[in-house]
Amino acid sequence: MTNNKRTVTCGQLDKSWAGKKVVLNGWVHRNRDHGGIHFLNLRDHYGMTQVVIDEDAREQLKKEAESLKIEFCVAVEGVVRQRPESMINKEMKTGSIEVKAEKITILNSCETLPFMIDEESEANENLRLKYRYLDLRSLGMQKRIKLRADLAFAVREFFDGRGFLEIETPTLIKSTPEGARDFLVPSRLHEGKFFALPQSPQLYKQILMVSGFDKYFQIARCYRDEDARGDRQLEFTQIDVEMSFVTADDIYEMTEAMYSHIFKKLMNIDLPSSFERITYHDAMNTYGSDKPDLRFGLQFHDFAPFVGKGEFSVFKDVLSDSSGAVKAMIVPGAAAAYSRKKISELEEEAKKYGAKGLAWMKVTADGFDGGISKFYQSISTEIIRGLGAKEGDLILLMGAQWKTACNSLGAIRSKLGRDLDLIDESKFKFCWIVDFPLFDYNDDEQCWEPAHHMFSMPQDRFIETMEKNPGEVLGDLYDLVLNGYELASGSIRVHHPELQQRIFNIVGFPKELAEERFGFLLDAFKYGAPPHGGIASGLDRLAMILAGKQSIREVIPFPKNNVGVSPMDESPAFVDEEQIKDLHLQVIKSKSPETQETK
RNA sequence: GGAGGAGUAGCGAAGUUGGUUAUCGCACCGGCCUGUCAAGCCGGGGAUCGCGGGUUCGAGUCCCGUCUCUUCCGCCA
Repeated sequence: MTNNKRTVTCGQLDKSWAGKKVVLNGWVHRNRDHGGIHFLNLRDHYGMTQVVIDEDAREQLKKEAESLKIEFCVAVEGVVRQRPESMINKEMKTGSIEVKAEKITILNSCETLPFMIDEESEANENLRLKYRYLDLRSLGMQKRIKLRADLAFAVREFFDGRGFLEIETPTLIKSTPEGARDFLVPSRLHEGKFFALPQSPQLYKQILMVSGFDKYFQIARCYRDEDARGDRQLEFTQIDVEMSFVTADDIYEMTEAMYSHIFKKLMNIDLPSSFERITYHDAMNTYGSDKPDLRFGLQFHDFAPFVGKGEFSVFKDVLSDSSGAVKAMIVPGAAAAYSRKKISELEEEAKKYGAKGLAWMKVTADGFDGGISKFYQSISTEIIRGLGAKEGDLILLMGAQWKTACNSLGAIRSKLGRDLDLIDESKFKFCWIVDFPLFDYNDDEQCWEPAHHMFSMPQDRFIETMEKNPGEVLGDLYDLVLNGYELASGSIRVHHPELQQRIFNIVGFPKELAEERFGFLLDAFKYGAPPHGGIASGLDRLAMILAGKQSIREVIPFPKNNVGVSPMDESPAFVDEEQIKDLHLQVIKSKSPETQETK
């Protein structure tokens, strides 16, 4: 057995090894039997090496080589030799050499594979997840998981260099009313009581600031019991940071430096020394999103100045309400390519976000054509000049409540960015979204609610009078956006019990409930809590973007699928009656037992 | 919870207005082949066409129901 142990990996051999005897361990990636001569591609984590069984090999060796199938795990003993010039494979890192086999040992055989292990497997995702151990063998997954590990290392390196401490916080905590639904863990020792899994280490990191740790970070697992998407799932990893005695500017500087370090180290890309800052209002107003993709234009224009001069009564009605808005987007040169049918596809996209319709006009040599052009023909010159449109452009117009108009036109902007191929995939465009409103009005419940969470500080100028008009209060909170993804989010926190109480009052959060749920934090603030603030970045999303993927499942070794199931181990699963009893629980089945058992 | 799309061999796909024995590539099995690198050539096995019902002389194809997957909306401070 000992002489089967590898002396080199499949990724390290080159010409300098010619003539040396080596042992390789790895998997049979490809198997090309030419009768007289036989080639194997042997693969391990480090790369791929071609093994040759020559025509002059012993019969026994030839037989062994013939018996090998894809993904057999083998040991190959042989001699490295340089390939003749004409047989060098420039696509392969080890393409200048090959190993002439002298002995092949099958370490383990492999059944017929459920799918081929390729860099880009075409198998459907649930099958890949069921056989994740095979999927992870692919070169692509190997690279991405390594990228993720390198990323985590770069993060620790950065924070260590700046004097931050990585401090762990518990994962069995108290359920606190934050944004998402909690995962609950029943307590065996305390009947009827539950732990929750953290949605983030939020409260603990603030407590750590009260405790004087000054600069904290943690690569923390977080849990939210909500429906999954391409860029989010039940459990995810956050780069969590909190600092004492800081302002928002300190957080910006630190975060920009962290991303610069990461991008330089992993991608050899120099990021700008500071990132553009866009207010929430401007982001919504010009891009229709609080996470705009700045890799392409298609900014919105205000169409309101033209509404009064035209004849389109729908827009006049919209503007008669003070919260109404009419936004315009110029799509350069798209008039010819966008038929009624294609425009109605855009309209469908907008309707998902609450728009009632989508108006449009095409710019011609002498005015407008199609759509609602007859209502604005008389002032076409003024509009074209005002919006900076050109002949052949398509003008899309959206009239609705301001937020609906922005959101729905923003959805169209995103779709056009993809459809018209406006996005330069090699670019990384960061921006800060700042000046978020602290409170949102909930029309259904007729009350104010926190736009982010209840622990964010209002900006100074609003503090004194914030009860008068909560809707106008801007918070000291910020998001970091990269290429249309929300990458990080944070705020300067409230650290005075009185101010915290006023915020609870505005959002109608009962004092008793606050005491019960996070009284410990409010108590902590009574003992000389320092001003503090922080930010949390999504590590999975960052890894996904760096890997150029659309789904975080491509950078998580063992993810749940879209319906919150792990196809490999089939979790979640039923448990024994006994376990449920121990936890003082009873399962109330909403479906018939057969239905539950089969799925 | 809602809307769209999909389900055909281990995997990825084709299958026309309903018409013989359901096709192709990869994988698998057997054979040939001395330089391939996604090797090539010849042959073979493997499919209750998601499931249930209906229309029809005849259904992968049309109709109804149902299940699963998938993208999006809601949700995700």
